[in-house]
Amino acid sequence: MPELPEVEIMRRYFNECALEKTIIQLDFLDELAKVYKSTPEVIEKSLIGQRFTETERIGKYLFARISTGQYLHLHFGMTGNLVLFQGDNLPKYARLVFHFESGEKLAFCDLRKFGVIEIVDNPQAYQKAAKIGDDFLTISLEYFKERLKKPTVAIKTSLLNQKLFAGIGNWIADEMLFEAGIHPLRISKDISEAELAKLYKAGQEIIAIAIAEDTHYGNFPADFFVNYRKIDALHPSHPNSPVERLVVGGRGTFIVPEKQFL
DNA sequence: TTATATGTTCGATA
DNA sequence: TTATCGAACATATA
Repeated sequence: MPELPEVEIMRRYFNECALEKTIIQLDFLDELAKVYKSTPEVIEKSLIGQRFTETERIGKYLFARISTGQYLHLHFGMTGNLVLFQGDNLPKYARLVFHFESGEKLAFCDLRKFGVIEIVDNPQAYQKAAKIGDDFLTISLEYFKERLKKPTVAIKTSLLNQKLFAGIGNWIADEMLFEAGIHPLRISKDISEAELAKLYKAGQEIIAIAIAEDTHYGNFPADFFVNYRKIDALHPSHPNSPVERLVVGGRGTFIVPEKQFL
């Protein structure tokens, strides 16, 4: 689920179900401890008896401020999500459960365990240390173009590089490139200013719409490419150009050959 | 059985 | 040193 819009929706969900509730217990359910980048001991010490006071998001990285001033950092990997529940309705793949004084429980679920749970000082320090670029929704066209000047790799690879700007994931990258009519393998520094402007604008619009629709793909505009991201699908604007699949930077990539070519 | 999945990291290589 | 490539991670489903 988790690209920028999905994480933003998750942030709002977290706000609704977790803010200002005292944490009384934590259940660590990931036997392999893959998702705990801070030890369970550190996480417990930082959270028990405390509450979350606000949240921040940089790209796909979510931060919840703890009443002590520290932050809980959550990353949802490929399959992470949050589920509020009561009683013993423990959701599948729960890896960490927060118990609140109210009796409610919040589960961080993550089938594939590519997610991250850790305690950090603050979002800005984390961003700097991890060399993460600014959130895509906050950057200017100038910043976007500047960041794409150096790389000699495929444009899609750069779009997915969180160090350039943060928040673009696999389906949004394909959506942007389709919208702008750019082949994903084109070298970023060879792409014209006009095309980059188109790409930037497409990204801003796609993300805004995805958030406005609560990331429910079914409610997206009918011409959104994400609904046609499969081999041989026919996008209404190109009924004679079946969707093709290639691999770029190790990620499955879908294009409409009539609109995106080298 | 093989391929794929909305992400990131790390070791090898150029 | 720096940039790039590709495998690896853990699990489910088609």
